[in-house]
Amino acid sequence: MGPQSTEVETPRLAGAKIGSDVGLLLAKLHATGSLLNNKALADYGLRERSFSVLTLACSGLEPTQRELADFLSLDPSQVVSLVDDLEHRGLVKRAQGKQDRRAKIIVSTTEGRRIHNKARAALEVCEQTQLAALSEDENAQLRALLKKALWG
Amino acid sequence: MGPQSTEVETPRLAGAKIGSDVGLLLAKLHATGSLLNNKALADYGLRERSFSVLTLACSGLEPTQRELADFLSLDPSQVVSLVDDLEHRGLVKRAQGKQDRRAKIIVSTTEGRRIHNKARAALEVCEQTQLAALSEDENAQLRALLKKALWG
DNA sequence: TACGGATCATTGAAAAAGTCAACGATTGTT
DNA sequence: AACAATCGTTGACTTTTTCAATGATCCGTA
Repeated sequence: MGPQSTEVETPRLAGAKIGSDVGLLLAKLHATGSLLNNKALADYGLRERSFSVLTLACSGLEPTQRELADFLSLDPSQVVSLVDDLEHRGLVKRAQGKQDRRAKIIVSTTEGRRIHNKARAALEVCEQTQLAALSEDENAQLRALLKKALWG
Repeated sequence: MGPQSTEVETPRLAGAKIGSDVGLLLAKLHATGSLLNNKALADYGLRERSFSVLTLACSGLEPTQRELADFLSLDPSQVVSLVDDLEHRGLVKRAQGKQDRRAKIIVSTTEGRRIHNKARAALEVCEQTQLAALSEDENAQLRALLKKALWG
């Protein structure tokens, strides 16, 4: 990731046609966001991805690792590492799949939920910082548009 | 990058609270978008990043490598590689900075502009595919919100 | 029921990308 | 003139990504 602080002023290059390229806008917002998020999550020994896994483990949806990989756009082997880490730290457990014994279901422990709550609060502040330029309505709009773009 | 095709149906996990997490939404849309974009750009020997550099080189803004690094959220050393590659292929040239002789200004060649036009057309199709679920208005809205979030 | 092909989690190795400190050249400041 | 700071570049190092192979299990079909 590039070394820039929270950029406030519009850079000279934003005027270029590419300044409206959705791919670039997503990449840039994602990059700056990740930086902030990971910094905030470091206090809890988490990163964006492990936080996502932990969140889904806490969701009650009982996701399998395959579902996590698909949903988070990760290679299955990356999920193994993430879950390994969370499991070693006692935040998450692997349970046997109910219909499918090949699958492993990831569920949170009590401690996992405790950490998750704290981390989530920290991330909310973070997100608010990142989208500070947007009003409450615009914030909701952005979320809705992203979701719609992803899955109709 | 995870191995998923153009996902059409809403996954089961999207219902979780994290399904509205801006960080995750950005990551996912960026991931699927990159996959499509890089696939489309491969025909021209480009990737998302080299395309971005080429675009800015074609913009007439005469960006320095430092500006490229900042704008694209890249490490300066990564910009060196990208420009090296484009330069070796004759799509771009390094020119001496006008006020600052340390800086190198990146400008496109005729061939660079030719390739860029073709690639840009391919990317537009790509982008339209990715945001197919959005109306024309929503598409513009998304762009505007992303820009506003980034630089007010 | 048994076979065959597919899918799941896991491992390990190889390739790619990211990070970082140091360098010469140049700039701006004191 | 001296000094600290910045630009592009290099090279080393770490992290991340990618991919093929494996054992266990599932599913469809003969």
